[in-house]
Amino acid sequence: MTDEQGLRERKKQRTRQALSDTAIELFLRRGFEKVSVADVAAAVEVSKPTLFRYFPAKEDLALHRIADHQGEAARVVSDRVSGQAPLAALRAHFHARLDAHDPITGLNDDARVRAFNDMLYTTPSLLARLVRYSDRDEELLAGALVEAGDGDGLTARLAAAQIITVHRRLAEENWRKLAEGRAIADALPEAHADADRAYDLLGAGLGAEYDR
Amino acid sequence: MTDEQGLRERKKQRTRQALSDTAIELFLRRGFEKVSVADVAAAVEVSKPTLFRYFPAKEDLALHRIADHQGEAARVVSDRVSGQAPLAALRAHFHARLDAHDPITGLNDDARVRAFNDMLYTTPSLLARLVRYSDRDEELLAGALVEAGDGDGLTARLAAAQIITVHRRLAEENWRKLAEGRAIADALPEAHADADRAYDLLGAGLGAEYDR
DNA sequence: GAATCTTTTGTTACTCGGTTGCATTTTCCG
DNA sequence: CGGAAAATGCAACCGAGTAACAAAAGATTC
Repeated sequence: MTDEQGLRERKKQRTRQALSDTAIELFLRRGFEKVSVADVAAAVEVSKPTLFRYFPAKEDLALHRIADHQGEAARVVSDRVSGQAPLAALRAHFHARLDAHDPITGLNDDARVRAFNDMLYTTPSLLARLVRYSDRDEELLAGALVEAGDGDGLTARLAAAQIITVHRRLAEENWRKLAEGRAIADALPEAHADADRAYDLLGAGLGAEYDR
Repeated sequence: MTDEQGLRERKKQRTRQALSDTAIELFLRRGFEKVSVADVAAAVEVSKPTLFRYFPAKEDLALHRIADHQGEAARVVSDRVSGQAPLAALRAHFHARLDAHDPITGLNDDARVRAFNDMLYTTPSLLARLVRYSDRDEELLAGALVEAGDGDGLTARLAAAQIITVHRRLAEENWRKLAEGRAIADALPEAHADADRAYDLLGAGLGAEYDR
């Protein structure tokens, strides 16, 4: 029943976890750029090449938690109840994540989460890496949309691109609200409204505003 | 009448040009990652710190031409004839750039341009830098849309994000067509159709496909 | 449980992008 | 011409990431 995978595998997972945890700990305390990978490696008592065998780049030490959300949008579309439109499922899901104060929505006032988001949105190299994760997400979502039936490949890819982009923008928008010092109780209703606005635009187009 | 700015300024501009030109030359010949900045500096007979005084990062040596297009979308919106909708102006502009085989559309079969695009779309760090240029573009476009009157700030930012994203996707789509070996005469009509499809989606929304 | 095979690790040394401090040269300007 | 200001070169440095090879540790077989 337990997923016993042998001592070796267990150790590897523990090392991986320790590296990521320690790294984030240090990053939050001293800032991403003020911590060298050598520092992280030393703190975990591991050599530098070993660290890079676990994480391909310094940025991934900070982002691999986010990587766990990989393909979430695609999953929402694939797993939606039959009869529901993809966009409706995504909209509902986003609202739910908002209510759950999911960090990926940018709207979470836990001190550590906020510090993490601040770091994320103010460190160019982290943002760049985040975009690359988003690209993969977009690809997966496009696949799920094609699977969903309507539209050709191009339409699906365009739609996926727009959707993922809007998610990123909404998260950034929410983070900005908090960064401006607003309380989460104050910002949450607005965040819901923003999300609805965004999904209205996605669904009905920019036409009403910019095409006539 | 001439923009005589003194010997100093002229020399600086020439050095800058020489650096960019030589760098692109070398990048196209041997590949971006196989050329070190030291190589470029040596070829131009300039020291490494001097090179970095002209270009903040290696990627900018390759991309600063593209940077000249900075704010193009915003300009199209600002300069549109009165009475024309922003989205209509952007659509028309994109079609025009397509017909002009503008490299930024991805649809250009000149050997050097193709080589450059191949490099651009297959080198992660270049793509990452391109995204950062796009961010600036997006910001400017959002400003222009606010200026254009309709819609609040959030709507403008969302719209700008979607538009810039779609442009990137279309360019990538076009590049892919050529990369698959298709002739430009063959791909051009399809590119126009793709652009119309994309702008239809932007204007009328994903609704018809994914929201009901 | 020893012998062996395989995977993981550490060490050392390296490449490359980018920066710093300082002395030197070059342009500008009175 | 002479000196202030700007641009350059030099040398040394930092940090991310990699290569080579030897050492260690887990897995496997008898």
